[in-house]
Formats: sequence, structure tokens, C-alpha cells
Amino acid sequence: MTALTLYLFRHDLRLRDLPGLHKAAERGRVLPLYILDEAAAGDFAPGGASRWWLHHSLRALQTSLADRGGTLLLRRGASADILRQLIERTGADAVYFSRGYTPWERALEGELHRELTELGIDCRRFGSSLLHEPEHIANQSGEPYKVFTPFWRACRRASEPAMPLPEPDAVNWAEPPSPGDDLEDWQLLPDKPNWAAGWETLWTPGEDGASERLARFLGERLEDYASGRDFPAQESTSRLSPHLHFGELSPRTLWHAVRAAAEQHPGLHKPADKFLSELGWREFSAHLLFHFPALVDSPFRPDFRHFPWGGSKPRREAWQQGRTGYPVVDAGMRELWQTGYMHNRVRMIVASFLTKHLLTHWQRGERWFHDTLVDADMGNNLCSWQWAAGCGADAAPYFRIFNPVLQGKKFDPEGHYVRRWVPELAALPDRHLHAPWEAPASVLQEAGVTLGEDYPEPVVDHREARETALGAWQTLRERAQNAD
DNA sequence: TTTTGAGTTGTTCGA
DNA sequence: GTCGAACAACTCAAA
Repeated sequence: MTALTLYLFRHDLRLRDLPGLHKAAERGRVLPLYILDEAAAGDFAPGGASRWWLHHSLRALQTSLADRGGTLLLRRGASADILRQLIERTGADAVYFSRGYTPWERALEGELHRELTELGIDCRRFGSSLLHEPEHIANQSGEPYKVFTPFWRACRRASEPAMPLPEPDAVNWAEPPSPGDDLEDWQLLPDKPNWAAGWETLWTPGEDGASERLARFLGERLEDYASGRDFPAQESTSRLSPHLHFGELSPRTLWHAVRAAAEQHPGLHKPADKFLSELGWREFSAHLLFHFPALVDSPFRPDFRHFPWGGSKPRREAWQQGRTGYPVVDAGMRELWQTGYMHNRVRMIVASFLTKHLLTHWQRGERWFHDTLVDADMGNNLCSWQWAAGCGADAAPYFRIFNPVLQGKKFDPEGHYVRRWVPELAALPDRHLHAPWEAPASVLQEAGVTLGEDYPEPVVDHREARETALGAWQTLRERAQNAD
């Protein structure tokens, strides 16, 4: 009987570029396993949209493994208990998995390592979800970077991310000792109502879907990425974020694929560098959360502890439901609700709107995104919301309050994005589309729009909201001065 | 240790 | 309509 390793899948739902799986396969037989441990994740257990994705991604992994003669064992519950049981029943002597970087994943890893080592089990983790391990990127004082540009410079100076590993061939898959759970019983898919109807046409979760998306990005979109990425009506972004989050595509694979494309076509160097720096932001967020776990519920800039957050439930709901009366904001929130995704430029606009125009605590926004985004990622989500609110690392200055009308005019000049998601305004001419309340009555009438009936009046006046927000920052400054 | 330059994504105002 | 300057003060990174 050869050695048996339990390979615990986590945010690495793929077979290629998986160092732990290679090592497990070298040892002998491998039992592939996924544990849905919602208690360990707490508030950061997958939200609604992520559950949809997880279901389909696990299905895809099951199928891939079945094609290769393996059976993915699904279990739900406390990881340590399930692993102990399995070890007892199978005689496994090793548990391998990919490393996680969020506070709850690290806590869980610590617990597993402690308990399994006590049982004499070889418990090992492998880095495969980031380009660089957080311990390897530090400034000259040995401290973590707090500003993106020097962080990314350091990453670019550091050793090149490892070349991705191929899928291990001829793995000796072990059969599970019991059938385990049926994926359907986990009820990860929405029901009553099925708000994800039609998402299959938008997304293909799983490693193959990720590869196709990557190929399409490199072939059709990378060329225009640098200039096109800011225009939400254009198909210039990669939409790889959910694939990256669930580990269906490793960042190293992506890194080397983009680099290789740029080597072949020198014209792609600029957009490739731009794209890689966006991957750098993913890296930066993960590293920040690793070094500063308090980011989960505390502002990175401590003076923001006393920020006079306010906001009201009706306004927050108007934001969530895409009826703030600001077309580009509403378009974004509806895209999110209907597809589980929102274009990056629009994420910034709606985040600025919630935190600055509505003076709502960034955590409200973070929670909503966590629940509704298919790419909801703890590091990205926390750091980006704090950044938008002005309390994060390397955050926007306080006076940078996005003007939703100007943003709309600048980044959706022809209104394709707004018309798609806010069809009741589709007949408005371009010049009035982003501020319908300023359109002459005759124009509104001709477009068949009655404000307050077909489409809401603005929930707040931009100028007033801006003044209020600036005033709120003023109170922080005064408080800081008084404290001296 | 001290010093210096720089810091994702913007808006508004006034010329 | 376009353009440049002002909008704070501070922390961080690195020489």
C-alpha cells in the first residue's frame, strides 16, 4: 500500500499550476477533497453570488477529476473534525493544500497544522494564489509597504514569479471511503427566486472557462486595455477576477501568459504592463490584509475612527437597488445585481457615491459587494472600499469626490452603458442622459420620461452632498488638531 | 539619522 | 470651451 495524501482544495479549484498536488502525487495515492467550512469563514463565508460561482466551479472540478479517474469528495462542516475522521478511515498520513492569506484562512491553517501534526500527520501548505509570498516583499526596514508604487516596484525587482507547473500526469487517485455530500444538497444555487437565471451565458466557472476567457483577453482585448479599461461600455477588461478569486487560474499563469504575449507583439508592452499592475493591486491588497488584519473592521488611517458616518436606510436601499437618480450610479448597481459583476470604473463611482454623497460607512458597501459580486475577494474588497472612502492605504485625498455626472459624461460619452442598464432613459439624447433632472421638460416628454415616476429624482444634490462631505472631513481635522 | 520627493483612478474655480 | 492651479497635510520610501 503506497502512502495516501489528502489534497484539500480551497481557493485553488484547478489542476494546473498546483504545487501541492504535484507533491502529493509524488508521494503516492491522492484523495481530492473539498470542505465547505462556513463557520471558519464567519462573516466572510461566500455570499450569494459567490455561492453560485462556487457551485459551478466545484461541478467543473468534479467533472475534470472524473475524466481522469478521480472522485472529488465533498464534505461540509468543521475542517479539523472532517480531516480527523477521514484520516482514521483511510489511513492517510499527509494533508496538503494551498496557502490562504486572509485572517480566517490563516487561523484555520494554524489550527489544522497544530492538530494534524499532533496526530503525526505530514501537514503542508504551498503558495500558489499570489505572485509573491507576503513575507518576501518588504521595504529596507523590513516593514510592509503601505504605498502601491514602491510596493509594485519592489515586486518587479523581486525574482520573477515561478513558471506555472503543468497538470501532474497519471495521478494515482484514491477512491473516497464514503460517497460524501451531494453538491445539490449544499443548496448553493439561488432558488425562489432564481436571480442568477441566465448567468450561465455570462460566465463559465471552472478551469476551462478561465482558460477560454484568458485566451480571448489576450487575443482580442489586451491591445486596447490601457486606454479602453476605463470605458464600461467597451469590452476591454479581462473579467478574469472571479476565476482568479476561486483559483481556477493561477496569477503566475496569467503573469507569464501576458508577458509572453507582449514579447511576441512589442506593441502590447504598454497595455501588458498596465494590466500586470492591476494584478499588482490584487497582490497589494492581499499583502496589506495579511500584514494588517485589522483592516477587516477598522480604518487603515486611524483618524477615521471618529468619522461622522451617517446615511439613512432608504438612501442606502436606493443605492443598492439602482434608483439614486444618478444614471451612471444606477447603471452600475443594476449591472451588479443582474450579472454579479460591475466594471471597475463604475465600482469607484458607486463607492464614492455611497461613502461621500450618502456619508454611509464603507463597511455597508463592503458587505453589499461581498454578497453580490461573483468575484468578491476579501482583500480586494476591504482595501478598495477603504481606499474609496479615503481611510485606506494610499487612499484618495478627501477632496476627491467623484462627480457622477462628469464621470458619466467622461467615461460613457455615448451613453451605451447607461442605456443598457437603465433602459427607461434610453430615449434621452446623449447630452441629457447623465443628468435627466436638468433636461428641459419638452426633452423629457419626448423621451417618455416622467421624473419621479419612470425614473427617480436625485436622492441628493451633488453640490450640497459635496459640501456636507467636505464638512465632515473638516470635523476630523479639527478633532486631530484639538488632540495635539 | 536626516532629509527630500512623491503619492492610481478627480473636481472646481477662475482666467 | 479649454487650461492650469488650487485643493491639506501627512506619511512613506529611499537616498
